Amino acid sequence: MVGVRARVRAEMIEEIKAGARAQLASDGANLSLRAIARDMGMASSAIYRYFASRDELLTALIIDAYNALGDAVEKADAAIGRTDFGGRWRAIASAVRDWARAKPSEYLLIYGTPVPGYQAPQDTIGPAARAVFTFIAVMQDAIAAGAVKSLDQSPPDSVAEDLRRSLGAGASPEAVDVFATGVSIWLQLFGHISFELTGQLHNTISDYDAFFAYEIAKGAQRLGLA
Amino acid sequence: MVGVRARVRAEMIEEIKAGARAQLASDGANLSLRAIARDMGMASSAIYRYFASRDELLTALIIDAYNALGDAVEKADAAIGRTDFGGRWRAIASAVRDWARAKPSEYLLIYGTPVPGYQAPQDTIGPAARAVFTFIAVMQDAIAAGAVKSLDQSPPDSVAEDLRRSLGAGASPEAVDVFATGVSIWLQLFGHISFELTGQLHNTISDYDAFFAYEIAKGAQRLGLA
DNA sequence: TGTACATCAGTGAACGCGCGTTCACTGATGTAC
DNA sequence: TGTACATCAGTGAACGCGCGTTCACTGATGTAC
Repeated sequence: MVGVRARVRAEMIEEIKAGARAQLASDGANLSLRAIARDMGMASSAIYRYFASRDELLTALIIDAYNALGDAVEKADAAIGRTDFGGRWRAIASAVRDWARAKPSEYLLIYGTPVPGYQAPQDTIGPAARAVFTFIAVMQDAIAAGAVKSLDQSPPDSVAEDLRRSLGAGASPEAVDVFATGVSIWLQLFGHISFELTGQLHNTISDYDAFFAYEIAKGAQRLGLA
Repeated sequence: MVGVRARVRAEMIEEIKAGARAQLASDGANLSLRAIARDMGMASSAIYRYFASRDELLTALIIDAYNALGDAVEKADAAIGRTDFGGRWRAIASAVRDWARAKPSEYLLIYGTPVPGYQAPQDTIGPAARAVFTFIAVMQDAIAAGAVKSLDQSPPDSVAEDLRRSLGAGASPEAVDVFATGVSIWLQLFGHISFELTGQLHNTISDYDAFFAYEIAKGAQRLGLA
């Protein structure tokens, strides 16, 4: 049985993180513990009952962000029929973009400029991998079903070797080709979202949604999906 | 005739910007005027003889960064035979990556998370466009020479319209197709570089150079270039 | 059930530091006659 | 060429603010007997 104290404690931690996220959204990654405490109407020293340092709070926010993105991506994928591989790719890519647009400051926290002086600890790498793992799983399923065939050229040996390590040693050359294209469209997805969020597409694109859908469709095309 | 005073003044401005760039590299975009003055062995108030505010210095750094990238890209392009369109694309893409790897903090200043509270003034947009304009020129030359033909699907109407605006009203549907693919590989290029700089390719790719060359070759392939 | 004690949350003052910007000032360098 | 004046670079103190973190403390909540 979880005591009242433990429950209140968990709520306080959530409240502090919510305040920190609000600050992230308005002032970027220059997180101020004192400002968070001020917004909560408590002494700045009280934060230290919940987080040992500013960096520890930052780590918690980063892990939360990766998990929020991971949740969104996994949920989007799960809603699509397992053999609709094109649909799964579209759902995943759109989930990444939708989440990034809904929480741009959190997206930039994990995919933007690294916070100066901050070194991400080991605990972030599991959550960080969730989104891309979901995408890799789609490709592996599609490969197993024989539903994909990359239209791109094959990678050179050194790259093929790297990619085979991620896929598992038994991966066929065709699987590696598909994966190479997958990495490529994954990079393009994040390049797209970063440019969109930071306003680099201004004066070039006006219909962002149509442009994004088109980019995603080209990704599916390159993977040889319907 | 430019007086001694004017020359010394220009040198001081350069020295301040050099100090600021050094700080950018070690501490990110949290630029401190006092720290720059300290490093130069002068009073912090002296900086105000050269820059009216911190933001003005930041703007100068941003413009310099765009221009440095623009210089590098234009120079790389100019070194290739005018009709070697694949070579020009490779030269431009490599120039962007090489510059970004040589000056990661300056790359992130212009393509990373926007500096909190900073609004870029109009003077940045000209320099900001130089790199992409060089790339667009290559595509236009290649289209005029009939040397490219996009392998990707055509864009939907709303996107085609946006793209035609960038190309000029007289652009043919084929030209728009090529341009659509060009935008796509341009986004992928920057996604690639950002992931490489922020360490997101760790544990997946080991031979970064080979991987990059392969990605670029696929871009050329999609444009229908040799 | 009641009491003694341990645990915990939160306070408020303090330490030691940083910052951008302003201002009155001193000297040196340039300009006009 | 020499002199009077204006311009400019740089100083150092000050203003008013911010920050992360520590520490001794007060009360309240939980636990053990």
